[in-house]
Amino acid sequence: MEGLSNEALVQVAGYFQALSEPTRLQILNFLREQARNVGELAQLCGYSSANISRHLALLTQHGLVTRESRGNSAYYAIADESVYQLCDIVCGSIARQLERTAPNRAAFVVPPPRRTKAR
Amino acid sequence: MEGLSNEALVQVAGYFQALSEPTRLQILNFLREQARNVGELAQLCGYSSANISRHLALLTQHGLVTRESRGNSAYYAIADESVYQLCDIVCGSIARQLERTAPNRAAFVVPPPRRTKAR
DNA sequence: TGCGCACATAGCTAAATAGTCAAGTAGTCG
DNA sequence: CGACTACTTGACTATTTAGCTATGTGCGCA
Repeated sequence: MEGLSNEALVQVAGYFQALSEPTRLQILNFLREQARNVGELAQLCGYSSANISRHLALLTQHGLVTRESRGNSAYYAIADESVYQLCDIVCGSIARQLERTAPNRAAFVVPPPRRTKAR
Repeated sequence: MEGLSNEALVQVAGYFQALSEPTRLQILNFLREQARNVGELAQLCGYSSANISRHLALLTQHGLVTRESRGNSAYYAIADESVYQLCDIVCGSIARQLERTAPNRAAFVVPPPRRTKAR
């Protein structure tokens, strides 16, 4: 990103801004497994459909998710898997940073395979 | 980032938010080459020192840059090189997206090594 | 054709924030 | 000590935005 024009910087900033909201990250997290319609996501996130619809519009606009009308409802899916790569890098940075200060690092580390504790 | 707690999501969102502003991206771009003090960055960005100081405070708070007092002035430097990795990924996503729609892709592609055209 | 459901959008409020200028603070140097 | 410089912070304005409720709009189905 060395020599980006001003306009390009604005575009990149916009992309990051799409990721700068916990609710939207939550949405992306849910879409990781499968495509979902607005109602499902609203229920999963605990917000109104109107609100989630707005968030989805923004994510679509920035090319993070895709929209497909199916029957009466709209199904959204991840458009670009590299989003998760971004999140992983950020989690790594935060973890590394907490490592230096607080001992709260655990929350950001990918949980270990968690071999089902037999019983 | 599969199973992140709500608090962790907020933290990640905050990190992205630090990157969601063209001016801050510009600052990070300038810091790529070398550490800079506030005045320099203000001049390079074309904003008041006060404004840049605020941006730097935010970037510091999120662990993106470090601050070092040297004599009378404050030098800021990149704390985490992986920021550039993030930007590269985003540029790639945007370029891929434009590839499908407009032919403006060029602005986001890393310019080729540019072997100095002899003269 | 008309009802009902799902989604999108309009309009609003409260909160966040990027920018400004001015005042405060902390160094250097005489 | 006093003046100068660099940075930070306070106070303000204008803009953006996340959330809500209420109102479109578009599709399926009787």
